[in-house]
Formats: sequence, structure tokens, C-alpha cells
Amino acid sequence: MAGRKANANSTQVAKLAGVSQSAVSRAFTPGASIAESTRRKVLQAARKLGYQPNAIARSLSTKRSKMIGIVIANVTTNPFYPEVLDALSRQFQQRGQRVMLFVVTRDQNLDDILPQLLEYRVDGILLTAATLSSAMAHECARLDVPVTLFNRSVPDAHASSFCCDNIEGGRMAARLFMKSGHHQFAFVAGSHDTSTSLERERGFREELNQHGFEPFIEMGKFSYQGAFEAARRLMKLPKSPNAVFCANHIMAIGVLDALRHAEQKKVPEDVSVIGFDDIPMAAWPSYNLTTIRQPIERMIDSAVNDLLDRINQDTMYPKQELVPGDLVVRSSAKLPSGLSSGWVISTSENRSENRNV
Amino acid sequence: MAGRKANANSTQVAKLAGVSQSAVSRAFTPGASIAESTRRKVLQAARKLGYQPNAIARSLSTKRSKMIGIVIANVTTNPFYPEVLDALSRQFQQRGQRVMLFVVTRDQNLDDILPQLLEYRVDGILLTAATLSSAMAHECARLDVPVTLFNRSVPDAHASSFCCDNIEGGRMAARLFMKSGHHQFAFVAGSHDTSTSLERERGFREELNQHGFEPFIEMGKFSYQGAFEAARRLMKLPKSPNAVFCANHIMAIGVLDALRHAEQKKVPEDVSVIGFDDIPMAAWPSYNLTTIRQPIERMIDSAVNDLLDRINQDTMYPKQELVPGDLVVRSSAKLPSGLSSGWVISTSENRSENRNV
DNA sequence: CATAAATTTGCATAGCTATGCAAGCAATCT
DNA sequence: AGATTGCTTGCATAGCTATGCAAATTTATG
Repeated sequence: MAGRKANANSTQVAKLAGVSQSAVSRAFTPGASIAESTRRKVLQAARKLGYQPNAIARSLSTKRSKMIGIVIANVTTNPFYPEVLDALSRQFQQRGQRVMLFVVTRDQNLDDILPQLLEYRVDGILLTAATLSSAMAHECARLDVPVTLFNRSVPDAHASSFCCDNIEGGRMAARLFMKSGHHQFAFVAGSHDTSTSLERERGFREELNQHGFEPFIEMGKFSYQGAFEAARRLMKLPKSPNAVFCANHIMAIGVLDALRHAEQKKVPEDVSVIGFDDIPMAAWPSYNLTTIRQPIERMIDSAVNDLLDRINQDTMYPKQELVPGDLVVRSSAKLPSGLSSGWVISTSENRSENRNV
Repeated sequence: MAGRKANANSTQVAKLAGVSQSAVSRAFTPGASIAESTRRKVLQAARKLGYQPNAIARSLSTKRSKMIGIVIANVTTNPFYPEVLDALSRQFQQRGQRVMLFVVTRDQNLDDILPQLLEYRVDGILLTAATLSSAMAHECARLDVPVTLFNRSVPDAHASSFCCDNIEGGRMAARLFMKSGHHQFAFVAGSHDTSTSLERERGFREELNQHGFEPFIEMGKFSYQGAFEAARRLMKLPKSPNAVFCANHIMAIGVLDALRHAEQKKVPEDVSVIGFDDIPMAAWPSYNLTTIRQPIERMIDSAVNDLLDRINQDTMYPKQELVPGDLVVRSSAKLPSGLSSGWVISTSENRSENRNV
């Protein structure tokens, strides 16, 4: 059978090098106690035999697999997630961890997936765009496998979570709309059971409410097509909105396309649109989307650091972190006076600057 | 340290169930010789202890890791690849294989990456948008680890490869342009060392040459921005082309945006554009891209089957497969008489039909 | 019931590396 | 020289499961 060809092992290398098997092991373990001369002998013998240490056996022995389980959803429907996966995967690679990947459908039940990761004794688990049942959270805690959620907030606190400040993001969108003099608002939601969508909606609505406004809500199902149709429904309303905030990037694109191509509306003259997730595509000339930027690199750095720290130190508690987003002003939403395309507004530090994006 | 918490093992389960360790192993091995009554006893004891077989130990023992190494590039720059990754990953999951993922940058040297997969004794390797050095091909062959390339053709034949028929795809684009009466052609290339780009160019050029035409070639660097700039350069030429074929989807989008927003050209009235890789985005109203569709599902089925077959049967030779693509007619390229948007032209079986895409 | 056949079980070991411990060794110090 | 210290090295074993083989048990057959 393929894959069964006898592969040189440390004992054979040891014999050829005239040392013990332990010496071979130490020759491949950085920082181990071994004389430089023997190490060279071992490496030479290893090269001659085409020997490479067996990571499976090492994992068994050290009880560390050096593998991280990553679960990710929406990888084809939302271009934000390929960005996330790319960055996560690179970070872990760079830190000497391998990645075991599971791609799931939106809100597929993870209770079947996580055991498959645990079976391989992954050192930690990172969930993206997925939630954790409390039974599974419990199971991971029992096995001392740290779990980190990315872009989902967590109800019970057995896992770390790293999210953009979605509520404040929603508020920023509302404020920009109001400053530009809009009066009829709408929110295109992703789904009614996803924290990102719910929180963005909540921030948007609360800020509007404080000024006496109430947005229409339409369901865009987190997809281009769903948002396209949502936009058409919105435009059929008696008092159709002229300021539409969308729960993510891809739905903002769907809304824009519907407005321009199906409804003959001009953006932003007739209708303003704001999205979420500033991915490269948002800056393309066809869209030029005004959007809330999630500082993806920073979020991922934090998430990766947190997970690796928790793997290495037993004592650390899970952490919930909220990273502030920036409002990136382009030309899909009408500009209030004093602001022009290319501005980035960070609420966090309460300043704006023209970074010319 | 985290992850080191004592985890029940088969011996403990055996003791609790009053059987031998072998019985526990067999209880978890489908098709093993064990009485139903003992299996039940074992499973009950296992549940009580929260026991789950250790896949690492199993891998060591069986010399099968049940892991496939996937190497993928361009996951953020080309939306085709998230589709590929999603489909691949699902297929392998469904077939009981885990995926160890490496995300690389375009044409990053794999000679550092593959050893990391081999170290974990993956059962097979699938490379997407990446090439294999002959040294590494040799190494994998020596270790009996089958390798399959997806979307890259292979010079030496130590690996299987599954590609769309890029040459024929290029020819189809050329034929459509010529049928619509174009006379000035251009090809926006991805890079000069990638088989996909080279082959698409070759087919396009050969077909044109047969009719006495020669296309301009511009380099689009496989990116939106690169293609955007390539289009601007093309439009500055004295006899600027009015029929532009792009080596992939994302570059077609870049070209379209440049033509419309930077060059004030109408598509397809002033310039026709054809892309490659029919991903969902191509059908969005903003683009409505005429494009060559790679039958991604079929290609992936073949690739996965081939790899798994080669893992299970030592005797099979690597296979090179060329899957024909379809020309999907939308509205970014002028239509020849008798054809309307929504038609799909499959050269393979030499027929066209209106599938209303 | 006796015997043959089939099924189930446990024993013992392989698979490969890491590591605590004690022993060996060389260098340093008094 | 003798004692002390610090490195290196090998031995032996742990880590967990799968599996060939022989023994034990059950079932089928005559």
C-alpha cells in the first residue's frame, strides 16, 4: 500500500552514525544537550538515509501535536473570510504550528466537527464565523484545549473571543448618514442568529433611535443575491429609504448592484450605502464603498497570540476583546460637509485623518 | 501545561469494561472482530470516561495519518481559489480525510513547505496553483506519497495533474471575438512562468494566427490592480485593441473597471472583454462577464478520486487529465449574430445550448 | 453428544520519539 | 594530584493503539 514504504527511523540513523537513538533525537531537538561534533555525525547519517523525524511519533511522545484546528465558514460567499484564513494560516505557520482545516457551511453544527479535531489532539482550536455549543465548550475545557472565537462573540465565557466593535460600527454608520442629512434609513441584516449582524444592527438602530429615527430592516441572508432582493423590496416601500447600512461587504455590493442596475438609482445621489468589512474589493472603482473597516491584521495578531499563550501557559484565562473599527469614507454614501472621500474616521481615538484610501 | 491533562486511554477503558485493551481498540474499529455485546460494554465504559481514540497513536500504529496536505496560493487575490479550497476540503472531509493546510504566496518555494507535510506523514499531497520542483517530486516518490497538482500542468510525470483545457479555452475566446467581427486583439497575461497563463495565451494566439491576426500582450500580474494598469496601457496604443482576453477572472474585472471608469469606454460597444474561471461573481449585474467556465466540481471530483485511489492502491500510475471548459456568453463581449446572452458553448461535445446563466 | 467450524478474546509486540536518570568524561579549581 | 563542576551520552521506559497469532468460546453439523 502506498505510504507504507519503510522510512528510515532514528534507530537506523543512530546505528549508521555510531551513536544511541537518544542522540539522534537530541540532534533534531533545538536546545538539547548534545555535542556539536556528534550532532554533525548524526545529521550526516540522517542525510545519507533520507531521514526526517516523524512528527506523529513526536506528538505522541510529547503530547503536543503542534497542530491548530481552524474551523471556518462562508469562505466562498464572503470574501472577508479568505482574507482571514490567509492571515491566520500564515501566522500559525510562522509560529511553528500546523493548521488542520475544516470548512463548514454557515451554522453547520460543530458538534460533529470538533471531535474530529480533538481526536487528533490539536493543541488549540480557532473558530471563525462559527459558534460553540456549550456542550462542546465544556468538552474542550475538560481536555484543556483552548478555544478562540474570531468574529463571533461568546455567551458563556469558556473561550476567548476577538471581535470588531460591531455596535460602535453600527453607530458610526448611523452618525455619518445623519450628518449628511438623511431621514429614511434601512438596515440589511445577515441573519437573525449571528452576533455580527445582530450587534451591527443594534448599534445602528440605537444611534438612530436617540435621534428619533427608526430604520427599516430587511433580511439579506449574508449573500449577494439575498441583499440584491432585499434592496428591491426596500425600494418598493412607500417611504423608501435613502440611507442603507449593510451588515457585511458582500451584501453592500448586492445592494449597490440592485440599486444601480435593477432600480435605476444613482449612488450616492439617490441612495447612500454603507457596508462592513473593508476588503480590497471595496476600493475598486466600480464600487468605491464607504464601509467600516475591521482591522483584520491586528485582530488576528491578538487572536493568534492569545491562543498560543493559552496553549503554553496553563494559568491564563480566556479573554474577550473588542477591537474598534474605522469608518472608511469613499463615495457610496453622501458626504457631510467638511468630509471628502479618502478620510478614515477612527472613533476609538476620536480623531479623523485623511489617509487617502 | 495546557493540553497535557491526562486523557483516558484504551487501557483504562478496558479495565472499567472488564475486557482487554485490544477489545477496546476493536470496538472502535469498524469491521473488526468483536461481539456486539462486548462492543456495547466498551462503548459504555468509554462514554463514562470521556474516552476518544487517539488519532495520533493510531496513525503511528497504522502508518496512515488519514491526513491530506493541501497547499494553496492566491487565496485572497483570486476568488477562484477559495472556491477550490472549499470544494476540496469538503470532499476530503466527506471521504474521511483530514486536511492539513498550507497557504503560500504565489510561487513561494515549496521546497520548504513540503517537508513540513512529509514530517507529519500525510497520506497524500494536493497542490493548487503551485508547482513542484523535481527534487521534491522525487522525494515524494521515494516516500511513496502521491502528489496531485490542480490547475498546473506538470513537466515531468511523477505527479497527477488536473487542469482545465486552457489551450482550447484560449481558442474559444479567439473564435468568439473573431465571429463578432473584431480585428484588434489583446491578451492580458498573468505571469510568464505559470502554465495556466501561458497555455491560455497560446491557444488564443494560435487561433488568431491561423486567421492572420496577432494579439498584443500585456502583463496583468494576476491581480486586479495589475490588469487595471495593463488595460490603460493597451488603450494608449496607436491601434488600441477592442477585444481583450484575460488570463483569469480577477484580471477581467480589473480590465472592465479600467475601461469603464478610467478610459470612458463602453463595454462591449467599444471594447469586448472575455475572462477565465466562471465564478459566481462573473454573473453579477455590474460585470456580466463573458468567460470560460472551468467545471470546477468535476475537476475536483477527479482530482480527489485520483489521489485517494493512489493512496489505497500502490500500483496506479499518476494521471494527467485535461477537462474541457465551457464558454459562458454574457454581455461583456459583443455577440456574434445568432447568439445571445445566456448561452453556454461546450466545444467538448461540439454543441451549444441556452442554459440561461 | 461429539466433532468440526466459526467467532471472539487476550497476549504480546511493533510503531517511533522524547526524556529522566545515572554514568561517563573532560575541564577547572585548590 | 584530588576534588569539584559541568557537559555528554546511553539506558530504559512512557506515550497509545493496532494486529498477528494462539487460545478460548460459541455455534453449527452429523
